[in-house]
Amino acid sequence: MQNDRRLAVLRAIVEDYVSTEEPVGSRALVERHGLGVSPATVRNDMAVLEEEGYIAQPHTSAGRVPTDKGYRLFVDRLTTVKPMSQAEKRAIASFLDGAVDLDDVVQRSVRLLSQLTRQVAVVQYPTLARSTVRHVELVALTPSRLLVVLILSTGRVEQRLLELAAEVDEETLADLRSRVNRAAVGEVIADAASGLRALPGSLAPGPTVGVADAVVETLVEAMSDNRSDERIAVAGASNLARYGDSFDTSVRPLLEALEEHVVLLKLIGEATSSGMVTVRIGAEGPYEQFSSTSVVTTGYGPGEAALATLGVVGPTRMDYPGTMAAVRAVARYVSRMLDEA
Amino acid sequence: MQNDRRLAVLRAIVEDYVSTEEPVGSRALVERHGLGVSPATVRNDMAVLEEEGYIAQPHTSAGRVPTDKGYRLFVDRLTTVKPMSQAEKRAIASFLDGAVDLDDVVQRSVRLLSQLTRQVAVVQYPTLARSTVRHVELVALTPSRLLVVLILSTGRVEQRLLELAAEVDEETLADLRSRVNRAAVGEVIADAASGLRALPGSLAPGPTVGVADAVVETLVEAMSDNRSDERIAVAGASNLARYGDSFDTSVRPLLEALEEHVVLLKLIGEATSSGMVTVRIGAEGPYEQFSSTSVVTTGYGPGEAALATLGVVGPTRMDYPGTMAAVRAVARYVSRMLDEA
DNA sequence: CTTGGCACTCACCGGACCGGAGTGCCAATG
DNA sequence: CATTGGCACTCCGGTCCGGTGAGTGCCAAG
Repeated sequence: MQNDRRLAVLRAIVEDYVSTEEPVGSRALVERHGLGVSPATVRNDMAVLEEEGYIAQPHTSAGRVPTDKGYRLFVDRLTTVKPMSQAEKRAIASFLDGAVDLDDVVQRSVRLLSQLTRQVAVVQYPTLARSTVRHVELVALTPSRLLVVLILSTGRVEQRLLELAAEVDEETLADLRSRVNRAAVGEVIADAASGLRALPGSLAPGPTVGVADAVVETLVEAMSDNRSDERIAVAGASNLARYGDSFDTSVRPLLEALEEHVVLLKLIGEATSSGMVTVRIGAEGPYEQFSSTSVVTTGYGPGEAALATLGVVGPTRMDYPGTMAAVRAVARYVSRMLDEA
Repeated sequence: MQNDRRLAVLRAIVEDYVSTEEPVGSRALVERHGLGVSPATVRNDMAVLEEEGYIAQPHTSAGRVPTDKGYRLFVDRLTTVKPMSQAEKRAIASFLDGAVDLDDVVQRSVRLLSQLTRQVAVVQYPTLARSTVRHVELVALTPSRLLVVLILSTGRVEQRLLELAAEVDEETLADLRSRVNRAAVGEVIADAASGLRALPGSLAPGPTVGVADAVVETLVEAMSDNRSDERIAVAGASNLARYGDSFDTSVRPLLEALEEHVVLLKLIGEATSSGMVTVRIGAEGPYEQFSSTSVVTTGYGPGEAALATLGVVGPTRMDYPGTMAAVRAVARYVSRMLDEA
């Protein structure tokens, strides 16, 4: 009973603070929300909530502000996910529909997400790790120079130039090409790599083995090349300008961190499970620069496997239900697009 | 005489204001710089300079601040380019040396430039327009599916999948491949395109013409695909945080413009000539958002042709000699790298 | 043309003051 | 025993001085 009302008070405080950005007092609380009790009662509840660490006051005789712990409780127990409206869904779909390739999908998603949430959006490019091999092509530019092309299910294309020690004729090359494709196509790249490694050993001894060795090595290297893993797109940095207060002290390091993709990747990468939206609030993570921000992320990718992560970074004082809904919706649409493609 | 001194006064005002960021008065001026005259004399000069529009005072009885016109004169006539120090040159070289491909060169350059100038750096990816064709490869994935690969002198690789109406055998393909390469390799892409268009007509009539037509069309389309023209890299946005004053009114629109690559491209693209460093000061350009910033740019590219543009965006109150030197130095090193590659 | 002197103008800083919002506590009440 | 009205208290934020100092413009003299 009392407990229920206390939670209601906490929820009201969070909602009010998020929308007004000002510490919220007992009077305003009972007026704006329909709690049928007097300000004094609310004050008592607030005293308890403060003692338990869910809210705090910036200074004596000011209203209350939610703490990280308060937001955490709000997100975990008080949030009811509000589905996107039909119009919003259509907007998302039409915004993403025009995409022509993988890069374009990522670019559009990140812009869309930043506009929907009015915050900084981050989208990680699909990881190689979970993608499958669609096709391998070997082209002899000259008898001793090979162009090795690796096409993946995500639409990514990796290519390598390979100098051979010996010359190779078109026939052995065709044979090798079909063997390689048989070993790799359709496999997740981890499996494809091990399958390929076994291939040279299965050949009849001879000069071809050396060529196969080189090709396999190149392919495996291209597969495990994680430069492309680490690519991310960021948009909406200008929304940081709405951090009216504490500008140089708080926005500056954030901007730096956003350009420093390495940190950002770690931050984003922590959310592993697909489907679930995860929320990291304030100082819950180890990253100094993000101690006054929250990060809302989810995995995405075709099928139920999460190829990569996407999400938004914003002030702890953010509209969690709305943001979570937007992140989830965009992730779903992008996943669907990757599925079809 | 008087005129000479007046220019010296202007230069001193610019230099002082750039380093202190505060309106500079007559007393401070004679002390800090070795002008051998009294404050009163300087005041007279300042009165003239103000009348002519080179300086202004924020409010009565405050020091003077250079106007856009003042900076313009400073840049055009008072600036002595200070060459980079030996150590700086080494730093630039070693920073860029590790680059593995075109993307990497651009990424490294933009970071380097933002660090050298402590401002926002912008680097445009090399335009296709001026690059030459290095190699064209045609691969028959199946008898009726062709992979068309276009390799350009800048290192960029474009590839297209082509579905043929009819099947094509390896022999005609080899013939077509060599004809295409003979027509295109070594040419600037504009010339290559026209050369290629003439090719199908020169063939003996037959089914091959259709294939040649399709291949040529694909290649020309890939060459004129200007999506890659429009790519740019930006770094150092966090340096905007040092715009201490007028934050929400001035930084916000700037951040938005930086993400809006289209505007940025136009801004940057105005500098066409290679070798020369061009400076656009304050409201000299048509872009509202950049009316309180200056843009220092120069073209770069292998040889003397300017493939693309690179530069920095910063407050009108910036260290012009230093910035111009840095921009020029980076452009030279990048050009040299593209030359070698 | 330069220079020293002088009156004048403001922006800036610190202190005093006040109104208002909000709290904590207490006694009364159903 | 939870709830409520009342009341004294705190403290932030805005406003209104007055003093200070940097800087200017002007003028008369060298």
